[in-house]
Amino acid sequence: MTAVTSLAHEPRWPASVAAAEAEQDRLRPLADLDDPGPVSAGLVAGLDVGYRDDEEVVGAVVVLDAATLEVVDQATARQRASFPYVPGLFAFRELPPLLAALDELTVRPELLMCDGYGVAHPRRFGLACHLGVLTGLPAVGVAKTAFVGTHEDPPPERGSWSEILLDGEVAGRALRTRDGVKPVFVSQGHRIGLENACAHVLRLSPAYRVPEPIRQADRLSRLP
DNA sequence: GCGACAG
DNA sequence: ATCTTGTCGC
Repeated sequence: MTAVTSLAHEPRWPASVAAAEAEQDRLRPLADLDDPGPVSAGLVAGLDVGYRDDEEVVGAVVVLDAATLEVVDQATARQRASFPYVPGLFAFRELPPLLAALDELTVRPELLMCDGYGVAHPRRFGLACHLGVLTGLPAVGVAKTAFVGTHEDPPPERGSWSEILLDGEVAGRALRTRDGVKPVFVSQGHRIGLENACAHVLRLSPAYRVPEPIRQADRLSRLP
């Protein structure tokens, strides 16, 4: 790693579903969900993965200046998919290309915004938690569809939200980033509180439903 | 048991 | 994720 140097924890790549689930259980206690995290961040990285011929993945990272939304740095990593898509084990498919892309950055982001879930996950350890624990950086998960738990439809105004309940506990929020548009699903990943996580997501979504860092990463991951 | 299931 | 046209709305 260059700017996102020395991983806090070495990644392990399980070869079976059972081993992958065990790895999530092993890392879950390492996710810090009590740290309220940064109230404001200068550099925020959006991460996403694009797919090609079903066997190729493209990890993309775009770092934005949170104040101006200006692109400060970006990187991609193209490789063969090393794990199949299994709901709940999403991270093992997308982590390799994302870590490789992060390795190419020349700046160190203060917050990672991931396309997927954090603790709103069957084993409470989604992609955002995994990425946060491995890098040691604050991380938040932003998903476009509901995955686990229950939630009410939040009021139609931008900024309104409702709780995502999982086993009677708050696992995240359905947050409306634009008037009258479907909400996004925000959950903690690592070293950031739900309140601050939602504040960042809302602030970084001035024009579209999906936060700008993730939109940029999504666009980059589709480029030829 | 069956279907649904982040991307 | 990806395969895909037109269509409604601001």
